[in-house]
Amino acid sequence: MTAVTAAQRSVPAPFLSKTYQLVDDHSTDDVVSWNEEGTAFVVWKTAEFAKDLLPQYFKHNNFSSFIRQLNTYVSFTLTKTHLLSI
Amino acid sequence: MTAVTAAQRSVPAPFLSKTYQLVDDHSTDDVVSWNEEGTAFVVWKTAEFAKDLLPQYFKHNNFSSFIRQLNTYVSFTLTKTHLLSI
DNA sequence: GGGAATATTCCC
DNA sequence: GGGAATATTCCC
Repeated sequence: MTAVTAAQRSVPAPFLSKTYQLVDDHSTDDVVSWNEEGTAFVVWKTAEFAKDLLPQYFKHNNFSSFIRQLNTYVSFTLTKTHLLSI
Repeated sequence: MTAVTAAQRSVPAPFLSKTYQLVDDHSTDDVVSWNEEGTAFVVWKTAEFAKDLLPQYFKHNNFSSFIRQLNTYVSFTLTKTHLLSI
């Protein structure tokens, strides 16, 4: 038996599944939600997102730490468009 | 200017200074304290230590994670003697 | 106990 | 943005 890493399994990394759950929760759509097309997600209220939602899923409340992980996993570009509606 | 890492500075790693503070706090001596000789520290109540004290200094409440770090930094052997008095 | 994966922080 | 240090988890 050889060890199997998360990357080798077809299971998404914890960061990705947590982020999905976080975004997909409709009760917090005023803070973060999918865009109209469902192709991306939008953080509408960064302060609330960081302070209230991040600690529910992660061991921190820093927006920048979340972005660091996002960059690691999905080379996601958080453009101004995504944040303009805050 | 070249970057200077914590190891290169003479500043102790965050883990070590936090652990020192945690142990040295006399208000929690019933849970964790230095031994008589001051040569080691003793965790008297592992459950309280993990549940109440660890989260005040670290982003978790797992005794095993604390021990993992301890092993990394000080090759500390948590012998039975240290835990027998629980 | 400790190697390795993953997460968080720090800093360029 | 991302490399690297440090922290936390997972698993042998």
